[in-house]
Amino acid sequence: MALKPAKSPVNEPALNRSARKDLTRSGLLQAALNLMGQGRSFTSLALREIAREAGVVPNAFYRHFRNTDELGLALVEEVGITLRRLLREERQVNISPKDRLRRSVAVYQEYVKTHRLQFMFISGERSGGSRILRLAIRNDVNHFTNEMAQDFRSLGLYPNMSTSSLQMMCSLIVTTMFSVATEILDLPPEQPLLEAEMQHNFVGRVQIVLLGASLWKERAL
Amino acid sequence: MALKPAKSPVNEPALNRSARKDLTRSGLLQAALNLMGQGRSFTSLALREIAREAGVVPNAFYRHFRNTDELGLALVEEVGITLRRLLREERQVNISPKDRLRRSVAVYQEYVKTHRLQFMFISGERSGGSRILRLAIRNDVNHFTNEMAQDFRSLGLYPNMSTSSLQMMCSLIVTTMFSVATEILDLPPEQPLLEAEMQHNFVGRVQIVLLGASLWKERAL
DNA sequence: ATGAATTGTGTACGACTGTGCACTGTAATT
DNA sequence: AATTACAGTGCACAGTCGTACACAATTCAT
Repeated sequence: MALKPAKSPVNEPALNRSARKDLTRSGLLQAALNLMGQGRSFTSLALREIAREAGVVPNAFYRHFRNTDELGLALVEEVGITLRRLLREERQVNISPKDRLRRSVAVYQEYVKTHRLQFMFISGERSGGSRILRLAIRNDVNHFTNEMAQDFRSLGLYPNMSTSSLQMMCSLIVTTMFSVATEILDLPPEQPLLEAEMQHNFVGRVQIVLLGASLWKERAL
Repeated sequence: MALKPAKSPVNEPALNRSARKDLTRSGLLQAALNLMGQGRSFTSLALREIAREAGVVPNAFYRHFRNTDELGLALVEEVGITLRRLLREERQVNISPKDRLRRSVAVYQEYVKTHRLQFMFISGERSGGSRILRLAIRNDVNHFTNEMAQDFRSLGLYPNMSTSSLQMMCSLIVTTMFSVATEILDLPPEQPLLEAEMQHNFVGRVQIVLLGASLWKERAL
């Protein structure tokens, strides 16, 4: 029997051990996302499936995560980073307030399509699946909401708005964002007409929220 | 060996055959809901589990549904009826516009707690689980939104509002409703303080939407 | 009264699952 | 150079799953 020159998947020549480990670890994460891309929901994924998709024996899974829930938590963390990046991209665009919203919406729509699998994951598990995962996601979403409020403040967009209005406004916007995300994800691909309509509708909804919040005072109506 | 007087689960004396069938059918539906009440998500329920919980042999399941997805669709139908009833209850309350919202929110909150399991089901599967189920639920939710818009019209609440504003307003409200539902469901039971705070917050968010929509015009801002 | 239809049962099978244990080969440490 | 740490393997096992098939009991239609 011939000597195998290297044992590892492909000949990654010089690599740290911990680097290798991180590599298969992210292989597992990506495998889970891929399976979701094929129409499966994260909750229904089996440990063995994920390992198989990652090209690794089932037991190797345990070297990285105790169970699928823990892998899910790692995914949540990844998504958190993605979301933070989205905010940062929005933030640094210096643009007239008039076009700002329309532009933000367009950027968001593109962002969802680029990070399709990640958005599938949070959308799907945000209120389904395991309790631990659900709470972790809600936590991330709350952070996102707060950062958005903070951004509104530091950009001086609605200087007269009370903090509670601002908070409510942002949570309305975020809820709408995720609602739109699931709509985008279920859209048959390459339907520019529907997509444009959805975008227009999205803009309208956010405008309503912005307008309402800027006029709303505690005990109004 | 003694003669068994009756074969059936409990001595339900005189019953139609189809009535009996409907009885175990709804037994299966209820079993699925019960399992969800124990923290499981519908997607992860197995046919055998449901049958077991319903006190019936696995194969009996097939006399009622081809698979778990089909049972899910039946549940969606049930929920649709529940939602329609909610609207009807709201509708016939004749009350000053001032207190109307606060009252509606309170009724809703109570409704979610009463139909806890059903709301768990739709919340969880609305954007997770199987595609068929997801689309069926979205369909129901759209109906609900449209009926709500229709109600606003026939109650003459926002007579000057354009149809598109009305539609967007209602979809914002519905989105908020479901968002709140999941918050209620994950709330530790018997926390009047948190509950009251949530209710207040809910009222505020809807006020913002109502206010914004009543002022919003196409191409505003 | 008799035969058909239908609801639920019992048994069985192959496929898949999570996980324990002993193992191997390589990278890191000594 | 010798030893240790450890990511990944292979095998095994008990448990669960969906479902096929023949069958039992009872209600319905004739």
